[in-house]
Amino acid sequence: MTDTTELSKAYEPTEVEARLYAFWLERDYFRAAATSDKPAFSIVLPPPNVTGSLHIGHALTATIQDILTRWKRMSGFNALWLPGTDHAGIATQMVVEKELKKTEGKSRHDLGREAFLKRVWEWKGKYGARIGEQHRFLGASLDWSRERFTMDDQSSAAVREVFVRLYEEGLMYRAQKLINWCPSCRTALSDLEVEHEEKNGSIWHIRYPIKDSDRTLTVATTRPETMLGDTAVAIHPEDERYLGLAGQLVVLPLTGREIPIVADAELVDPKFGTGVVKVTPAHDFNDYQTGLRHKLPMVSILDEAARMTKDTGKYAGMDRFEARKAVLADLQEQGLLEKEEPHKLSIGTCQRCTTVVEPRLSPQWFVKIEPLARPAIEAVEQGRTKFVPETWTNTYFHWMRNIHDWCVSRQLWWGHQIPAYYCTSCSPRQGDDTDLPLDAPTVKVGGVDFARAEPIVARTTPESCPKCGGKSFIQDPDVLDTWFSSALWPFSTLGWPRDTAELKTFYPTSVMETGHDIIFFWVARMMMMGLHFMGDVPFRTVYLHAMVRDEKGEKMAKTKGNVIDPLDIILGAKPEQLNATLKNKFPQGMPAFGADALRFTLASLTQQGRDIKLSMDRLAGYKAFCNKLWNASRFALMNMGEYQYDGRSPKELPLTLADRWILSRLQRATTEASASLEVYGFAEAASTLYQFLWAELCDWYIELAKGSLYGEDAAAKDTTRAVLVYALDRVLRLMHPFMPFITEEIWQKLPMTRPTESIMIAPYPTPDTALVDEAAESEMAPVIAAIEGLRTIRGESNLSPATKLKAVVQSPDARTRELLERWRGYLLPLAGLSDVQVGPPGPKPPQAAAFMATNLEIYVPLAGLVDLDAERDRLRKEMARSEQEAASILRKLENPNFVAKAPPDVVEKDRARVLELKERKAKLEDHLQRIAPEPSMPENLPTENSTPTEESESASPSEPAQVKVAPSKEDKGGVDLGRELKGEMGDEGRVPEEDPQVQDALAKLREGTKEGLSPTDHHDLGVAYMSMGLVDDAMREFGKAKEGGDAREAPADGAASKPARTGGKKAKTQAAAPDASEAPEMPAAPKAPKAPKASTEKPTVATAAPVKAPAKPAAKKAPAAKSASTQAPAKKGAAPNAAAGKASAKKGAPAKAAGAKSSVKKGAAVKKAAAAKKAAGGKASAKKGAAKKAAGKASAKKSAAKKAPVKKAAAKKAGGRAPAKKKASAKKAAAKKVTRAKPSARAKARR
RNA sequence: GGGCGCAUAGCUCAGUGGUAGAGCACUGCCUUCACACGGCAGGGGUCGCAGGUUCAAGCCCUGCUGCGCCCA
Repeated sequence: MTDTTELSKAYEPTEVEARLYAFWLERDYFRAAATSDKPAFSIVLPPPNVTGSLHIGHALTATIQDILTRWKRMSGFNALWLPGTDHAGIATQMVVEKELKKTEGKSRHDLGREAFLKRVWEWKGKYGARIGEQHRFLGASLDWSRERFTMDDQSSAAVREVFVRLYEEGLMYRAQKLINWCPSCRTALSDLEVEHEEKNGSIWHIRYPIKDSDRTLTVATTRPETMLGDTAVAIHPEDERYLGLAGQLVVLPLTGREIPIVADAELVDPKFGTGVVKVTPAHDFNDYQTGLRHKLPMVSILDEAARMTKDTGKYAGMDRFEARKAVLADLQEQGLLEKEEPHKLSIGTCQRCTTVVEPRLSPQWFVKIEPLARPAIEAVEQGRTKFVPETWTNTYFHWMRNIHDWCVSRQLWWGHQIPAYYCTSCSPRQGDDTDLPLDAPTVKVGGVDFARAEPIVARTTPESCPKCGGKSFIQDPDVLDTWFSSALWPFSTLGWPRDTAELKTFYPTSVMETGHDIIFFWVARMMMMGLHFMGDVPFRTVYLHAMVRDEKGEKMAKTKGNVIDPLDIILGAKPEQLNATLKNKFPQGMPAFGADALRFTLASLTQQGRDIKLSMDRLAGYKAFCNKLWNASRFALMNMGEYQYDGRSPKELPLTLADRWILSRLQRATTEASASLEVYGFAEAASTLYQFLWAELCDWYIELAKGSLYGEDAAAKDTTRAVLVYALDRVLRLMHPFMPFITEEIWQKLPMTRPTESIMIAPYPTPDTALVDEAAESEMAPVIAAIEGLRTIRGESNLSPATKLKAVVQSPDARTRELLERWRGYLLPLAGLSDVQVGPPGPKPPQAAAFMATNLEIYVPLAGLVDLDAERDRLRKEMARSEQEAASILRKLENPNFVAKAPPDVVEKDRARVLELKERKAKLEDHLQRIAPEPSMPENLPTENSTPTEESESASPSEPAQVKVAPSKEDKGGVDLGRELKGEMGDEGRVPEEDPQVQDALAKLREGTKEGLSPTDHHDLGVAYMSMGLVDDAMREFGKAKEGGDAREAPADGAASKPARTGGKKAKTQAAAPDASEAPEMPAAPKAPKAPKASTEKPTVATAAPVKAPAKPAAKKAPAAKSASTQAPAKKGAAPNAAAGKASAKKGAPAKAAGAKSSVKKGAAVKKAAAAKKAAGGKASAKKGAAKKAAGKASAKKSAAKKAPVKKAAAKKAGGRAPAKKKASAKKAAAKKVTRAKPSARAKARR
C-alpha cells in the first residue's frame, strides 16, 4: 500500500479498484477455513451460467451477498462465500450448436455426441472463467480456491449418487407419460420451464357425425389439427342436450375412425363452447387424464419436431400449424366446419427458445415429489428455514403443496448423463426405427428400444446383466435437468457425498440469497434435496431479492435494447457501446461510476417487496457520495501534520462539545447500521451511513473542527485530529461491506496504527456505549438551532456568505444562553457572524430580521443588509405555518372525545404544542410589527378612519423619502432596507438613526412591541386555553385582548372566532396597519389586530403599475382581502388573513418611478373552503411555484401560505392569478413544515 | 380463473394508528483555502378512488380503478 497521505482531488475508482482487488487476492483474505474456532457463516453463490456474462441481476446478487459476507467476516465469523458456475444444459448446448453451425455449417449430429461434447468443453474452457472474472470487478470476496462447476467430477459424483439413491428408494422412476416437449429444442421440459402466455386465437366448431345417425355432435376446439389423434368425444353426463349419447360412436372426420362418446363431468364444462369436447389424450394434459380415466387409446400424431406422423395419411410430414390449415380447409370443404370464433387462450412456450411447447407422450425419468415435498413444507412450517421477505412463505407453500412429479430427463447431450444402463443383449430392440430422422432426440444406440427396455441404475457401468449375464451395456442417452445438479449445490459444493470438514463446518449454509424468480426452480428443490440427503435444511434463511428493471420499470432484455452492462457502469463506456437510452443520457459516453457507487446504489434501492428500477440519477448521486467521502478524508489527511492516532479511546481526551457530539452520533449510526443489517435492511443501513457521513460528519463536525484545526492550540488540534481519525476509521469500516474499495483505499492512509493489514479483516465496529453522550447531543441542539436560524435569515434574505452579520440571540432559558455563550466559537463561523450577543428576552434590536425557534429568538439587525420585504414575507410564512398547525391541533383538542379517549400523553403533548405554537406566532407577529415599513411616514399614521396610503405611495414617486426601491434590487423585487432608508433620508452617507423622522418611527415601533403579545394573540391564547378547559387562564387572556382593543367577546363554547390578522403591509409608504380601518394605532402599536378591510383599500397602485400588468396588484388585492374578511367563518374563526397575494409593481414596470409596491399580508389560516376559494382568487402568486404550476392547481391554502413577494416570476408571468379551486385541498400542505427550520434530512439528522 | 404485490413530491422510493419523509431533480445566493461529484437556503403532496372502523387513518377493514408478477 502506498504511504502517501496525498489524495487526488476527486475520487477515481478504476485504478483503485483493480489494485485493491489484486491486493486482497494476493493476501488470500477471501479464503475460509475448513475448520475454525470462529463461528461459521456461509453462502453459496447461485451459480451463473458458465458461458454467461455479468448482468445487472448478478451485480445485485453479488452486492448483497458480498455485503453479508464482508460484514460477517469483519464481525468475527469464518465466512465462506463459495463461487461456482452452472453448466446450463440447454442454454450452453444451444450456444455451441449455433456457433458450430455458423463457423462450420455443421449440426451436433454431424459431429456425434462425443466430438460435440468435446467442443462444449472447449467452449467452457474458453469462456467459463469470464463470469468469474467479471465478479471481481464488483469486489466480490468469493473464496476462489473453492470455486466449483456443476459438471466437475465432484458434482457429477454427487449427481450420480443422488440419482441412484432416489432410484433405490423408489423416488426416481421411468415412465411413459405426457410431458411438455419443445419441438425446437427437441427435449422434454419440466412444468416450470414452460411459460404461459395469454394470446388471441380462435376456437373452431366442428361437426362430428354420430354413427348410424343423421345427427352430428359439434365440438369446440382450439387445436383442430389434433383431431387426427382423437380417441373419444366427451359430453357432460348431466347435459340434457346429449342425454343418451354416451356409449355411442362418432365417425371422426377426415379419418373415418370410429371413436366413442364418453360422459365425463371433470373434463366437460357444459356451459363452455358447445358442451362437447374432443378427447386427444396424447396431445393435451386434460385429455390425457380423461384418457386414463376412460382407458382410451393414446394416439400420437406429432413427432419430436411437431410434424404430423406417417400415420396421419395425407397430412404426414406437415408442420402442426400447416396441418391445422389443411385440416380446416378439408373440414370446410366437407361442410363439417361450423364456425370460427375469436378466442383467448393460454399458450405454453419454451422458456429457452419461445417455441410453442407440445404435450408429448414419451418415456422419461421422474422424481416422485410428494415424499420429498412434505418434509420441505414442514421445515418451513417449523421455522427451520425462514423466508425474507416473509411474503414468499405462502408462495412457497402453495407451490410445494401442488407440485407434480418432476420430469428430470432431457434429450440433450450437454449435462449429466443419466446413470441408467441397458443390457444390449436382452433389452428389447428397436424394430422399425429405420426411417426416424437422423436428428431424432433418442438416437439409435445399439438398437435398444429405451422406451421398453429395463434400466439398470448404478453408480458405475454394471459388470454383468442380472437377467442374462450379458456384459455389454449402453447408458441411457438422456441427461438430467440442469436444476437437478443445482438442487444439490449447497452440499455438493462442500464435498458431499464424501464426509468433509467443510460439510461439518458450513452446512447448513447461513443464507440462501437469490432472486425470487427461481424460488421454485432452485430454492424449493434445494430444500427437498438438502433435507432428504443431509437430514437438515440447506440454509437457515432464504433472502429473496427483487428483479432489477430499467428506469421505466421495464424488464431488461436484449430485444428491448435497455440492458445495462454493470461493467459499463463500473468502468465507464464509450457512447457507441451504450444502448440508445443510455447514449441519450450520456452522449459523451458513460463515466466510470465505479463498483462502490454501483453497489451502494443497488443496496440503497433494494427494498423488500418491490422491483428495483435502476436509476442512473441515483447512481450519479452515490458516486457523488463516494467523492464526498473521499474529500472529507482528504481534508482530514491534509490537516494531520505529523499526527499519528495512537488508538486511545477518545474518551481519554479533552473533548469539545463537537467532539462529544459526533462521537455520540457515530455510536448511534453504528447501532442502527448493524441493526438494519441483521434484518437484511440493506437500504436502511446504507441510508444511515450516508446520512451520518454526509449530514453529520461532513456538514457539521468537519465544519466545527476547522476552528481548532486552523487554530493555534496544538493540543486542541491533536484532539480534533484524534476524533477525525477515530470517526473516519469507524465509518470506513462500517461502510466497507457496501463500498469495499474506496474504504480500503482511504483506510490504508489514515495516520494510525492498524490492527490488521486490510480493512476487510478489521473488526466491524460495535457501538461504544461510553461514547454515547445524551448530554452532548442535547447541548448541541440549541447551537445547531441557532446556526440554522441564522442561516435561514441569511438564505431568505439572499445575503452573500461573505457578508458578516451581527446577531442577537435571546432565550429565556439560562442553560441555553450559557451554551450559546460558551460555544460562540461554533456560532460565529458557521453562521457567518462577526459578533453575537446572547441574552435573556429583552429589548429587541430595531429593524432586524428575526427567527423564532423553541426557546430561542434570533435577531439580525438589518444594518442595511437585509431584504425587508423578503423578511416580512418570511415572517408571515412562519406565522402562517404556526397558525395552521395550531389550528389543526386545536380542532382536535376541541373534540371532547379526543380529550377523553386519547392517551393522556398524546393530549398533553398536543396542549403543550399549541402553547408553543401560539407563543412562537406571537413573537413572530410582534417582530413583524416591529419591522413594519412605514417609519418615515409619520403623517401617514392611520387614524381610526384613515384610509390606506397607497395614494401617497403612488403620488409622490419623486420625493426622496418615498423612494423605496433601490434600483439595483428592482429586478429581484427585494428591498434593501439600508438603501431604502438612505433613500428616504436622501443622504447615502448617514445612518438611519440619525434621521429624526426615522428615530421617531422606530421609537413608536419599540413602544408598540413592549407588550409582546398583541390583543389578537391574547384572544387566540384564550381560545386555546378554553379548549383545554383552563377557564381562568382563558378569561384572563380574553381580558387582555379586550384591553388591547380586541372587541370580540370571549366565546362561550371555547370555539371563538378569531379576527383576521394584520401583518401584511400594503405598500411600503403606507402605515403599518392602514388596511384595517378598525386598527387605528396600528403602525406604532401592534395592538390593533383587525382584519384587513378590503373595502377601504383603493387600488391606487394601479395607476403606478406598468402597462404590462396593470390591474394585477390592485385588482387582485382588493377582492382577496374582501373575501378574506367577509368570509371569515364563524366557527373557529379561521381568519383568513387571506391571501391577497402581494403584488409588486416594480417588477413588471420598467420604469416605475416609485416602486409602487403593494403588499398584502398572506393569509395565515384559511381553514374554510369557502373562504379559501374566494381568497385564492386574488392571489398574486409568487416565485416559481406559481410559474410552474398550472393556475388551477394553486389551491386556496397554498395561495394563502405562499410567499408573497413577487419575484422574477411575477414579471414573467402575466397573470399571477390563481383561480380558486373547488376544494381547499392543501390543508396539510399549508400546515407542514411549521416548525422546521430546515427540511432536509441532513439537517434533520442531527436533531 | 386463482393467488400475491404495488399505487405517497417532477423522478426513484422510505414511512405498522398520534406534527407526511429521503435521495435526485427544481429555485435563489455563493466558485469561501476538503469537495461545484460542493456549500447554504428555499419551493414542491387530494398519500390511486369511494366507503367504513377509530378520539385520531398514508397506515386497519370493505369495495373499486390502474399497473405488475406468479400459478393454472
